[in-house]
Amino acid sequence: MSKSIKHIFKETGSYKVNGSLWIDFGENHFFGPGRAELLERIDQTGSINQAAKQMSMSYKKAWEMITMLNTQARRPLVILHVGGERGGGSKITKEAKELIAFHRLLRERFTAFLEKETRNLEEL
Amino acid sequence: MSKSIKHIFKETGSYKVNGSLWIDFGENHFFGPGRAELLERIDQTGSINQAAKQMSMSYKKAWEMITMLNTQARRPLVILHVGGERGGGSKITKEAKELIAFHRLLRERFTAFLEKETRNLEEL
DNA sequence: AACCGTTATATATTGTAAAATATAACGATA
DNA sequence: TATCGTTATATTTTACAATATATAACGGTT
Repeated sequence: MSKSIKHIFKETGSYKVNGSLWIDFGENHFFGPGRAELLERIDQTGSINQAAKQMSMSYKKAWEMITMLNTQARRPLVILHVGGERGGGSKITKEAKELIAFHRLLRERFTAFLEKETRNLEEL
Repeated sequence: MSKSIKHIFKETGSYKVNGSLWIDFGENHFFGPGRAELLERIDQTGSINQAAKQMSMSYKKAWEMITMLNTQARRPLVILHVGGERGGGSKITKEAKELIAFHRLLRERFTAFLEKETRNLEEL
């Protein structure tokens, strides 16, 4: 039987339940919002470089994230091309798109959870 | 219609949905696992100092957390005593205990959410 | 073979959060 | 009034992650 904790708060509506969510592989980060956005931007631009710039992220960091992703997944999520026309570029795989779609639904469920718990803060 | 993403993973059972959860007050952190544990240890020891030592946390950081808590809550969650017998000490209020209890139940629901989503990673 | 924009990688620099250190104030007790 | 362990607070130092910088390799195109 949990009671209301409204009386602990200063003003009603100012408090909210918040959180972050990701997928671990063993002890390491595997996938989360940052990597999802990076994959999406690589998909749009065809370039790790441009994707990183859009996110105000250093190329090095983006490259490391991609390397980790490709290492931790069964098969590569990003195919990297060095040299060639336009200097090269990168493409995300079908698996990457599936993972992004799954992740989007997971986030929606998480958002719903947070909203429900925020409502629960001031009720009961 | 979400399909399984099992085929993206290297080994089954190695991936899990993980996350962190807290309560915001406006733009600022208000309450989370760290502050909950700190309050509990202050309750047990009667001292911010000892509680901080138990958590391998600097006294300064613990004191700042307590100050934020007391500022952000309607009424103080910790009563601080300077000087006197045993040099002083601190006690948590009834409201603090209520908040700890509420937080415990919130964590349990969050843990259940994470476990459900982890199961969902490899099914469907 | 020169060019281009990309990927690949090492090294150096910086920014900032955490920790360490130091010191004072406090007030009941003896 | 001396003691004690706590709270209170400023300053210094350290650690480390993030960033910046630099350079090379690559391979289609022209």
